[in-house]
Amino acid sequence: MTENNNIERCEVTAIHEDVVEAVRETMPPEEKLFSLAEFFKVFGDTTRIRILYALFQSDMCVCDIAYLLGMSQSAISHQLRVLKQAKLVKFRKEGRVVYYSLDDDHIKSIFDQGYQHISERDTD
Amino acid sequence: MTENNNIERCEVTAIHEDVVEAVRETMPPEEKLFSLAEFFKVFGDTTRIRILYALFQSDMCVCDIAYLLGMSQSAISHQLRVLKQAKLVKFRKEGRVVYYSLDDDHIKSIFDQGYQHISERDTD
DNA sequence: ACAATATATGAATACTTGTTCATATGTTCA
DNA sequence: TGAACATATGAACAAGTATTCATATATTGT
Repeated sequence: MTENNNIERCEVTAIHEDVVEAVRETMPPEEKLFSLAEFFKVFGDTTRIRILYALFQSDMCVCDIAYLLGMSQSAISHQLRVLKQAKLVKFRKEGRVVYYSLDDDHIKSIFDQGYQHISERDTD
Repeated sequence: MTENNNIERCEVTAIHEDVVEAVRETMPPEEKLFSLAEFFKVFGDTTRIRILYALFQSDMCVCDIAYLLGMSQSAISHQLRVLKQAKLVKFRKEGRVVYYSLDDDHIKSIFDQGYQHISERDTD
C-alpha cells in the first residue's frame, strides 16, 4: 500500500519508479537535448566567448579579432568556423578582407543571464 | 586623411586599429569571460542537460536518475558533482538516499532560449 | 556487529578539442 | 604575370573530459 514493489537494488532498478516514469513523460526528445548540448558547447570556450563579445560591439575582420585577442590568425579562423557552423555569426567579403558579424538575437540575453548567475553565485 | 597608418601586416598588427581599440574598451574583464565560459561548459554535455531537465520536473535521488537515463550510478554521481560545484543543484540526505534538486532560477530560461535558437535555426 | 545498500571517489582509458604549423586559396596592386 | 597579403584548412600534438571499474564511506535493519 505504501511505496513498495518499486524498490529493488539500485544500479539496476529505481527506488521510486512512479517518480521516474512521471519524469520520463516530460523529457524532451533525445535529439533536442543533444542539439541543446551542442549549442551550449560553443559557449564553453573563452576564445569564442571573447569573439562574440567583440562582435556585440562591432563587425570585425579576422585580422582585427586576432590582434584584439592577442592570438594567431589561424586560431581565430578555426574558431570562427565553429561559430559559423552554429549559425551564430555571418560574414561578408570585401576584397580579401572578411568581416564577421553576429547572426543571432538570443546570444546577448543568454550571456546576460549567465553573467547574472555567476555574479549572484560569487557573492554568496 | 583616409584610414591609413593603421594598416600594416596582419598576423602582427590590426587593419583597423581604431575599431580594435574602441572594442577593447567595451570588453568585460578577462576573469568574467573565463567564468562565463566555465559556466556554459557545464551545459555542453548531454548527460548534464538530461539531469537538469529531469530535475526541472522533480527532485530525484541518484539511483532514480541513473535508472531514468539508463546510465551507471557512478557516471551520474560524477556529473552531479560537477553540477554541485557549479551551484546549479543542491541536495538533501534522507538516510542513505540523497535527493538532488535545482539550485538556480536562471537555468530554465537559459535553456528555453537555447531551445528557441536551435528551433529557429533548424527551420531555415 | 554484520550484511545489504545508496552514494562518492580515485585511477585508468578512450575520446574530444583548441592551438600551432605548414600550406592552400583567392584577391589586390604594380 | 607575379609579389604581397587576408583568410581558410588539414594534420599533428597537447590538454581536457566523460565513463568505467574497483573500492571507500555511510546508513539501515537484523
